[in-house]
Amino acid sequence: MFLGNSTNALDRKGRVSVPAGFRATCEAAGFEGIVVWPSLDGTYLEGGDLSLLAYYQDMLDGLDAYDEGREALELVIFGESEKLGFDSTGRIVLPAHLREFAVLDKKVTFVGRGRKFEIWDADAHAARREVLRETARANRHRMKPS
Amino acid sequence: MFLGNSTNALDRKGRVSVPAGFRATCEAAGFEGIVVWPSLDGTYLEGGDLSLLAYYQDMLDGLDAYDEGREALELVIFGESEKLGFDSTGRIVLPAHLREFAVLDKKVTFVGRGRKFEIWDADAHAARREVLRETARANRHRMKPS
DNA sequence: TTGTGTCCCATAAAGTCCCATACTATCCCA
DNA sequence: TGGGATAGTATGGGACTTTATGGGACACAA
Repeated sequence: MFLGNSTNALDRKGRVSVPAGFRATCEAAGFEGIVVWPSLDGTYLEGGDLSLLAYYQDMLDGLDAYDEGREALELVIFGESEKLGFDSTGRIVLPAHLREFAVLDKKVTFVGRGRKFEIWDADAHAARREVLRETARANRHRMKPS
Repeated sequence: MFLGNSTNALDRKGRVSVPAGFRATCEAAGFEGIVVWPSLDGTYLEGGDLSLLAYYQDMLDGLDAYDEGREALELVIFGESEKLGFDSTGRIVLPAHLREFAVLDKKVTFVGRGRKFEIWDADAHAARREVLRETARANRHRMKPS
C-alpha cells in the first residue's frame, strides 16, 4: 500500500528519488521501478507498481470488447504510461513530457493513495491539500464506524 | 482491540514506546507496527493496525469512484498516514510533522478506542479527560443496565 | 561536437539497530 | 506467605546503515 507523502528534489537531469516506503511497496510487486502516467483529473501524474496495471487490465477485460469508452481508457492507460526503473540509489528519471504535463519544477511531492499514488509539483500540492482537508472533514461521517 | 490508556516518554530522537497491550493487538494483524495519521477532529493523532487501513480501503471501494468526498477521504487517509514499524524494544519513531501537528512534547498518552486509538500530548489529554468525564456522567442514564 | 541517457561515486542527514540499564509485574518455592 | 528469581517493559545512548542528492564519467546518436 502506498502511504504518506514526501517531497523530494527534481534535479537538472530530471531525476527524483522515489520515497523509500514506496520503493518497498513496488519491489514486493516484482519490478524494481514504477509505472507513471498523466492524470485524467488534473495537473499531476499518477503512478503505481506493476500489479496496478494488471488490476486495470482485469477491470477493462470486464467491459464490452467494443465499448467505446473501453478503447479510450485502454489507450490512455496503457498508451500514456511509462515504465520507469529505479537507478542504484532508488531514483527514477521523469521523461520531459511528463514533467511538462504536471508542470514540475524543483520540488515534487509523492502522495500515497492506497493502491496508487500521485506526483505533484510541491507548491501546487500544498495549495490543494488545504482544500482537501476541509472536504474530508465535511465528509468524515461517511467513514463510520471509525 | 485497543483498550485503556498509558503515558510514555517521547525522547530526543522522537521515539516513544507503544504500550505493550497495543502492540499485542497490532501483531495479530500481521504487521509489526502501527499506522498513524493526523486527526480530522482535533489536535491529536489517530492510529491503528494495518487491518484498519484495509478496512478503510474496502469502504472507499464501495463509494462512487468520482464522488468528491470519497476522493478527499482517500487522499487524507492514505496520503497523510505513516506506517511506523516497532524497533526491537517496541518503540516507534514519530516523524517530525506528526509531532508538530499534535504539539507533542515530553510525554504522550495513548488512548484506546476499540478499533483504533488516539495519541495525545499528555497535558492536553489530561485537560480533555475532565471534560469527557463530565459529559459521560451527564449521559450515563443512556447506558441501560445490561 | 553537443546533447541525452545511463552508470558510478561521494557525502550529509536521517533513520535504524543494538546494547545497557532501571523498573515492574509475575511466578515459584520453601 | 514472604521473598527472591525470572521475564517483560520502558528508556537512554552510541554505532551503523539507508536515504536523498549532487556531480562526474562514459557511451551512443543526431
